[in-house]
Amino acid sequence: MRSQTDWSWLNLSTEAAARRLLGCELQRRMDGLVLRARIVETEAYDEDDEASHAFRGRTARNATMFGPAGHLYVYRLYGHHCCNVVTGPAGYGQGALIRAVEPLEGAGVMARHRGGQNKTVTHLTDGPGRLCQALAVTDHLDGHDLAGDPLRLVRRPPFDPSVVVSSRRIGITKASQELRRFSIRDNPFVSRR
DNA sequence: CCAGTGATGTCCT
DNA sequence: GGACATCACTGGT
Repeated sequence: MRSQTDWSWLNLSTEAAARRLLGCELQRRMDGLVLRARIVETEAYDEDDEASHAFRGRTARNATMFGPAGHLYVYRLYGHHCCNVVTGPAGYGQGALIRAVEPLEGAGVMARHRGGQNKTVTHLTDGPGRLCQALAVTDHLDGHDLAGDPLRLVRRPPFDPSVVVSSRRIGITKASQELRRFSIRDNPFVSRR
């Protein structure tokens, strides 16, 4: 079955797609409620990039990256989950790691997902593992078409290019000088690093 | 700063 | 199948 959403707006170069996702919204529906968050930090990865999971070709883990745009690639790292929005043409491994989001609705529930009741949560959604925790994204959503429930990606107007900063990616050793991280200037939910 | 973390990939029997 | 290294991270010092 084809996606009911037209994902052609994500059919861009890896960098352009990672930039375009800034400002777009993730809507998580669960337990009869909705969590909404705006993407404020991404990183570009593709199969020609030494730092990318896709660099050494398709495997069981990264297969989603080689599929069609608009699907979610979820993987585990150090016991945490991280997620990418798959971009570009199917057949070419490409995606944007979501590094930080800004809560729009349901921040209380996100905090509960993150830390439980009594604990004060300081870093709610800044960091790829943290936002997956906040939005209850686990590997059961790997390969999910973001057209619909339980997790939807909603296109939003782009930020003004003047507020988008590109910088070096975080936590990688290979190709670490590449400016493939994109974030919103002075946004408090962007990770401090 | 660094320990914990657990799946995955690679190379070897 | 098994041993070992690697790793797009987090949280508490």
